[in-house]
Amino acid sequence: MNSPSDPSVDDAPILHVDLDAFFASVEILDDPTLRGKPVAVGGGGERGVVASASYEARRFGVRSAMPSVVAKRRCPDLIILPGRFERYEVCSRQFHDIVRDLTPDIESLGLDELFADLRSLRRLPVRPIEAGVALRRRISEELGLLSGVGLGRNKLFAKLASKQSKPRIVNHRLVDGPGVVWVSPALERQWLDELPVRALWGVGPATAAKLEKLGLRWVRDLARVDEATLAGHLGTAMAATLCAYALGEDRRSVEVNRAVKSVGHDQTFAKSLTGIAEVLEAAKSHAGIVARALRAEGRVARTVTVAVRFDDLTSVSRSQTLSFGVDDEYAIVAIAGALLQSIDYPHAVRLLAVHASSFLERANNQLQLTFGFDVASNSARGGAESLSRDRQVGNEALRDAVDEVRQKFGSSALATAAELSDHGLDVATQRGRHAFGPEQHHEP
DNA sequence: TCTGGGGTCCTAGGACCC
DNA sequence: TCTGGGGTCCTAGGACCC
Repeated sequence: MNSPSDPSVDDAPILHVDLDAFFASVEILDDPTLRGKPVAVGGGGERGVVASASYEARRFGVRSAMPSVVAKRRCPDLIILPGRFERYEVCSRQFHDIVRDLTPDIESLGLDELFADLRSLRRLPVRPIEAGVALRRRISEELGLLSGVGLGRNKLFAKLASKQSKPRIVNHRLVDGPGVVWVSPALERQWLDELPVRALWGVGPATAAKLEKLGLRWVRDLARVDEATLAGHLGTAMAATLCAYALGEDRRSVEVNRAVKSVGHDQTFAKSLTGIAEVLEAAKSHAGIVARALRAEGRVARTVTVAVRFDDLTSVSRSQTLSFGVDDEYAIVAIAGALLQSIDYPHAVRLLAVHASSFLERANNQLQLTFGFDVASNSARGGAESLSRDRQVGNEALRDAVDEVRQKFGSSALATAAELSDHGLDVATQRGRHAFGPEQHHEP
């Protein structure tokens, strides 16, 4: 009964599931005329990239993160679709629900993959491989989507296994994968020995290049290297992580309730922005998107960060941490505007980002909740005076914060400071009043 | 071939406090 | 008067993941 190919939960406690070509597969599911055709989801313009490619497209060498122009060149018949993320989120929730029927101990990694910790099922008649097979069947029957399952002693092996479970392209042909793969403890060393360092979590192009220079191309090379030496090149954290992985050790647990730590919005423009006025104008809609995301999460943020990428692909960022949290677009645009004005613009701007982080519980936030309060509506509810005073404190705090930004970044910020009034703080103080009603305030 | 948008984590330096 | 060292927070940048 307990043959090597039928591990117990203790031998294979961690499960990883990954949906195949998720976005592209959903598009094909919803439009069967796409079946059998090369399909990609992503940005179709000159600056777009592929987010997901069907296996039919992969046969032509199309991959995720590839610029769309390159993908089109490799596969002239490629159908590039813009993506319908609300739809993908619905599918993703259904996918999560199916896995949750097995165990609630899951950690999501994006919409289309997750880890599950099977250890709470120890006392039940659950066999991990059977569970994996059953998951794939349900995902296929109920969602119409294909997936791969990996099982192992830890996250490292579970993830490596699920990659191995997938279909592959060999000589431009699609070859089926096994669907469910388990890395047995007896085979762990052999698995690692055959992998390039790039296959490890956390090793991207930059780290792989550094390792290559050190003559470390394979995981088996890493297993023999001195951690302190490696730390000199990669930093202590990365060195410790990679040395552990190379020995098959991975202490990361499946984190069930991970809270979001930042929200933001990045946009690459089809045509780069020139001049601070265009940048500030764009920042308004960014701020609105970030503010809505914050309120959707029920959070307020103390730190506002802006980043721009220029046409020469260099980037700069500025951030400011406030003594209070914000979640409305007028406060965010005021801070973001001041930060953006502190930046020199030697080139046109191809990307603008606005992010919010350092979250605070709403209940612990003193000032922001009354910022931009509508005095007229409030007077009908009583308590007008104290609320009105709170609002002013909020405005003053914000004004101080903006002043602080201006003072911190010398003359280049001062030269255009007048413009800020038009685009930033005045917008915040004047228009804010009309935008938010009393329901914004006095939340528990 | 020339690089999106959503995030996470790490590092290094400086400020500040004890 | 000049000085150490640790801890924490903030900032800017970089790498990575999906």
